[in-house]
Amino acid sequence: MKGVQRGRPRSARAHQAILESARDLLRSGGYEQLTMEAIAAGAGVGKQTVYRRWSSKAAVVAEAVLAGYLDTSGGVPPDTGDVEADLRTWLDEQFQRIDDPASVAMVRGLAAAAADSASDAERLFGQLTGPTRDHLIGRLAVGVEQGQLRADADLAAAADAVVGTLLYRVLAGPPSAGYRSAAGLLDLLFAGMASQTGRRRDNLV
Amino acid sequence: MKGVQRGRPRSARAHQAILESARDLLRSGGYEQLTMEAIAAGAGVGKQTVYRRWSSKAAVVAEAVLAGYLDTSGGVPPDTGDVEADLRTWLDEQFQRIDDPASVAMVRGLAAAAADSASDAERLFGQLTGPTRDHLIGRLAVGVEQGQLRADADLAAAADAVVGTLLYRVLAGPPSAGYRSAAGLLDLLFAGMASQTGRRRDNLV
Amino acid sequence: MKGVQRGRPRSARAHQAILESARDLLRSGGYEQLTMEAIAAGAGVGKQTVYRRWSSKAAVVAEAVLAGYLDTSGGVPPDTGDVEADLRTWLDEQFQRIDDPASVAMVRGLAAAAADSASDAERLFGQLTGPTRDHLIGRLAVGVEQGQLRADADLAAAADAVVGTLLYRVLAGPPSAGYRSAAGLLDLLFAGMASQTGRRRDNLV
Amino acid sequence: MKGVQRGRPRSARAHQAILESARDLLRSGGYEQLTMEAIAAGAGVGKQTVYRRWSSKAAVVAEAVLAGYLDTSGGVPPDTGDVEADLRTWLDEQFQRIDDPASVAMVRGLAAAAADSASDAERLFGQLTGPTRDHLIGRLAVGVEQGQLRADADLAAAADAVVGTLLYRVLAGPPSAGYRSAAGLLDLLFAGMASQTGRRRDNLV
DNA sequence: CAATAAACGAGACGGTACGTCTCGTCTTGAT
DNA sequence: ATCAAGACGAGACGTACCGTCTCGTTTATTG
Repeated sequence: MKGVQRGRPRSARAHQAILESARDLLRSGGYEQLTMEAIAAGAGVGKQTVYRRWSSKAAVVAEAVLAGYLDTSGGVPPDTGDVEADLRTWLDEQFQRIDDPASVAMVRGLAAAAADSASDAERLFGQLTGPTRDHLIGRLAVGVEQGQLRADADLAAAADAVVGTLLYRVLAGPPSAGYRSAAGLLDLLFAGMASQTGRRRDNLV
Repeated sequence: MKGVQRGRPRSARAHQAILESARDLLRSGGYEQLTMEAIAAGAGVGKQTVYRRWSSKAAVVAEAVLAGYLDTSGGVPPDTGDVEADLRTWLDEQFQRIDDPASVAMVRGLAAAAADSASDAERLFGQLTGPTRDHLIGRLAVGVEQGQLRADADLAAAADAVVGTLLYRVLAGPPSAGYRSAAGLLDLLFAGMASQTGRRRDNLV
Repeated sequence: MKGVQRGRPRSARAHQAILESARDLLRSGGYEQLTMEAIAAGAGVGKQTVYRRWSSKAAVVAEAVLAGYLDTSGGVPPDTGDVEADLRTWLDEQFQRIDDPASVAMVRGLAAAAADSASDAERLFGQLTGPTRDHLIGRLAVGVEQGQLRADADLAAAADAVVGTLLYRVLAGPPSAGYRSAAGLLDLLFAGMASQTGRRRDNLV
Repeated sequence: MKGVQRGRPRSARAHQAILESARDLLRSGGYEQLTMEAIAAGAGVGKQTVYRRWSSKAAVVAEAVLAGYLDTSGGVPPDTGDVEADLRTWLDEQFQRIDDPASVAMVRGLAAAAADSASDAERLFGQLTGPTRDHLIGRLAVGVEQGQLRADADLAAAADAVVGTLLYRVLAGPPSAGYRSAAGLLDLLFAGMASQTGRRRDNLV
């Protein structure tokens, strides 16, 4: 058990300023242009104050994500009651963000941070994609309960396929023209998850 | 048109030594521990000799991959005639590699290299995942011709889902215990791609 | 006029512990290895408690000397009645201390402290060499009264020559072998100070 | 035996620029304000280029002195044939420099550098005071040959007394008003060194 | 064969960022 | 008001790499 707190407490102001500085720099210049010196300077803070809290650049970025300072997840799918329609709407939006340089830079930066440190990687991806993945699984589970989707479908695999495809397309850069992964992917997955009596979709584009 | 070559030709020995050095260092220490100085030193070569050929660390790594010095792609699916069985066999192998630290370090490094440079990213992923993705699409196309798979299935989306899921699981680190994405993912995709008269798989775990 | 003292009085224990810590660190590592943080830590005291008393490292060292915690002065010449014999005995001892690494480190440290701060320099040297210098002048004055030494000799200059030579030899490091400055210097000075009827020393080595 | 020179030779321009930068900064701000960063920046040079040549601040300063970039020694006594008159002239000049803040800062800095490093101390003082000391001894030896000075006088002790007194007075700061060490010191020393038949000086101030 | 020219291994160059250390100041809660 | 503790903004430390620039040397082609 630890004794009473001694010495000056750590500054919540500095804590927040560091994360905000990291967020801003990551947005504007990408992970590679990000330096601990710039983070500290941008936060109006000594370098030691950064290192006292996080041991590496990747850890700062991870924390910034964790603290919700970066909204890279793109939020969660809407909930209108129709699982499939909601996911199509949401995934279309996500794929459109692939063309947004700021979003791409952010995801690239996070991947670099993950590659920096194996221990931070789990935490980073856990925080970055975990909530989205969990929410996807939850929505699909509702679809199962409602009888829209097969009870024995591997919902985690479906969520991974969605998140993984997004990640892949962002990292791999612009694919061939006319790419329509959002629709194509969901066609496949919903066909695969459809309940036995489920409707078969023939109206593919 | 340029004139004939003058002066001493570039050393093929140095070229190869650099790529081998990059490969070895990437395997042993990850992308972040990889430095141009170490690559040159490891190859017994001056730094200028490296820069004369490639302009960045990411480019060297890309070339090392391109030259086949790194077998990160895990090869291509076998071809026994049964598309689905072949893919299941192959994807199971791929997922088992997720537990291999060397493979994980390699993929992380490549993702970092991609994150390093937007311009190299396309080239890197093109070389790294492109052939696998193309081969997957090719095999699926055979399945379509043979009538096993629906003619209107988005094969590129299926290939992306496979590659993307692999990438995601490698980068995100070990998932919860008992994960069985390989089977679950293919169950979904093949169900989604199955021709209308195709067999329906009910014997899911 | 200020009011009565309010609040907790300053700790005499802390005061002494700081000076002792400074002394010990100066002895063991020299002035450059000496830091305010180490002094405070060694004294089991907060840094503020040090700064509350002294404004600089040089000031702490000066005070440590002043308080007699450091016996760098080597004491004062004995007094047997024979001024010249007393000084020869004392100066021989001082020159032997030149070979003592601890004493050398100490004097070097004090010189460094003096060089640190022009304002502290006077105080430091005043405390360090002043008493010795004053005592030397006093003894020489007795020699004058007794008729051993010339009345018009510049006793301050003689004292400076003695102290300065000591300082120089300590700072400059080991001179050539067979050095005998103590005897040679005093031979010169006493010859120069001898009263007109005084004995002339011819038995020089 | 060393092999042929390999790699790019060290830049003489950088070498000189560093020493000049060190000299200028030492003159303007004193040893304590001197930083390796400022030396490098002032020389338009990377820090590594400084460290490649000298391992410490004290070593750079020592080299700057050694290279003659700093004329702290005040030159050597003139030579008019009259040893005593020459030394009186020269030493008077030296004592007047005690009031010159730039000279004082320089000597203080050198003392600090010497205190920094025991190994550099000898070299520093050797280069700084050695030539002056040697020259003094040489001039005094001429006096001996000419019969002005006693043959058995310890000339090294006399030189040390002169140099040491100068050093002491510079480091210890301004003494009491009306100080006349130059004359007083030389009166004593020349009286002590005078040949047996030599003239006795009675015209002291 | 001699001259020319480019690449070679080596390593110094001006920079930038690293992660650590110390400075002197500023909170804390507890005497 | 002082204490021990320790965080704070600041900035120098000495190191590691960056990408470039000389060196002397080697290896081709060309005249």
